[in-house]
Amino acid sequence: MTNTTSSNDSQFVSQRIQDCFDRLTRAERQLANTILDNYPVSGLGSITALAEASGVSTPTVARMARKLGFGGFPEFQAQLRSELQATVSNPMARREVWAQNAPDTHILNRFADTVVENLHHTLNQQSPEEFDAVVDLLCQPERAIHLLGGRITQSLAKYMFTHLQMMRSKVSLIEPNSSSWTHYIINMNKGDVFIIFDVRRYERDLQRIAEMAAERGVIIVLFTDQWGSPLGKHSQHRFNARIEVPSAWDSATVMLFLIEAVIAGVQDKTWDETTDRMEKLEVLFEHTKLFRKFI
Amino acid sequence: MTNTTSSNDSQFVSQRIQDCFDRLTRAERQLANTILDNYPVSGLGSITALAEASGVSTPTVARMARKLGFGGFPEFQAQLRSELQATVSNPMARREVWAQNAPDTHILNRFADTVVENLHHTLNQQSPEEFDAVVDLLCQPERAIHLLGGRITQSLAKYMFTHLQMMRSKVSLIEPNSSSWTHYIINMNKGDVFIIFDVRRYERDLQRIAEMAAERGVIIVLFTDQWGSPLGKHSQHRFNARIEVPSAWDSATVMLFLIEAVIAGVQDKTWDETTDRMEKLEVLFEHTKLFRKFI
DNA sequence: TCCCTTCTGAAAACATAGTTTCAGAAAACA
DNA sequence: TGTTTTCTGAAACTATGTTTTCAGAAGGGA
Repeated sequence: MTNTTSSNDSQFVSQRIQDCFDRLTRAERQLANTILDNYPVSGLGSITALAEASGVSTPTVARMARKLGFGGFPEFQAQLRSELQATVSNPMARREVWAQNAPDTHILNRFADTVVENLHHTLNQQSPEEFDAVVDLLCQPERAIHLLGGRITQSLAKYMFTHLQMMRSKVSLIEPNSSSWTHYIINMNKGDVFIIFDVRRYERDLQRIAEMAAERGVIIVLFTDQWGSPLGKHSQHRFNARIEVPSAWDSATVMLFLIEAVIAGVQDKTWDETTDRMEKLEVLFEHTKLFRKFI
Repeated sequence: MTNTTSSNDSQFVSQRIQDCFDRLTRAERQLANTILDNYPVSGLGSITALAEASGVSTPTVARMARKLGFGGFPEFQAQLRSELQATVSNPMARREVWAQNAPDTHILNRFADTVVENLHHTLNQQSPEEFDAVVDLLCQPERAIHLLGGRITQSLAKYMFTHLQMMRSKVSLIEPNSSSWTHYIINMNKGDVFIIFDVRRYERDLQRIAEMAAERGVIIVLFTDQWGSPLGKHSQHRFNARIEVPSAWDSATVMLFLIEAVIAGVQDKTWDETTDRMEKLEVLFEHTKLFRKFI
């Protein structure tokens, strides 16, 4: 029936899974992901153990083994073992390569190397106390939160806005057009939090609005790069993300990481209220039929 | 009976074998040597296979498993598997402390662990050929590029749009409001590239617009999660990013990584034109005095 | 909405793996 | 060499793993 996979012979199991991934069904994908999680060990136990670990039934496992072009589960497992033998006995394979099926000079690998290194440096430079302090600020419902980004970082501000908005009220995203900023400023109150994103090619206008906000007693949280935006002197809290990568542009990945970590922190700290809000949102989304519930 | 080996708990199998080697009988030594030859793979098959490979009987194998301090052969094998897991599974991503000045249970460290692991899995599942193919497509100036994201992923679409726009012409970002989509569709031509972002809680409307675009001969590139959006079947190219993190929400960090890698790939491939464009943009930004040059 | 197709897992059927028994073989000792 | 002890593997047996079947569930299409 599924003999369309005759060209699969002697391919890596991971490769095969990847190749057929979009022909797999829901339960099969769930299983595929479990197999790829700590590959290949998870596939070396019994079919029952694998089924349980992935939360599917044993027939599903057996079926997928056939779908991948094997005669049955034992054959699938034999292939895993022989792959392992090839990997373990080859000391070269122990080196850290991110995308194992690409040469290390491939942009994917070079990029991954740099980004992980950037993450390393960023976190070591970041004081957890300051992180916690910011999370704390954002948890206080009486403080309004305002977000603003620059030309490139506006998307990040938007992303953070989308999530904060799900968790609490009084969150606003300031539009990038600087001519309308004065209107936003007069709506800011003492004790409000103003989150600004500014990376190199620092934008002058941002500095101006930050100064005005600071004068009104607004607490400024700055997300910037390793060199530090000039408006650091107006800010109470700073995050410095490393952004240099092998490209003509800078990478926002580490900055997005910090944003998500902050969001996770806030969510963690206000678990009760946020889950409550989320459930309500869930119902709302259901109702508008815009979104379909995930299996 | 052979309970003299009670101190063996949680030792490596190879260690245990060496420890009691001189208490082993002839057939058992023969077996021991087979196990130690390409360790540990040889021990991961069936007891029968191992017996045959070492030229002894199955009872001998079972007996030795007990002699080494295990309850039986399956227990022996489980130990081998768990050793393997510790050895093979990426030592880098496992329990590394990212922010050294925070406890490893701090959300920053937990989050970093997971994201790096996600990056790992994502890259191993990603075929570099498909990556290159997408980069290739985006380099062809005659193809128009259209971008669209969902509720959460719109920011990512915007980010990619901002960068692609700097590099080439004919790039458009489709607004999130689905009522206006038909207007965008009629402007799409055969051979155009349509980049869609869709992660879990997959949005139905996206599927509809994708179908319509596919009918017009538009090439669809999909950024989705590890489970795969249902519109995968309409798309020619797919990126599956791992998005699960210790939070109530999913993480877009790995997806942003992929986006940036694609952007870097395009920029790399079209170096001459892009640098030319960038210089012109540079002059333009200078002129509007919106941006200040770095340092 | 209904119908049809596809997917899924419980349970039965089946196959293989693992253990125990036991008689013969090999070694150890006198 | 004879006696005793220990070792070994064929075979029977038991446990566990794997596949098949099938009915209900979920999803897609009209």
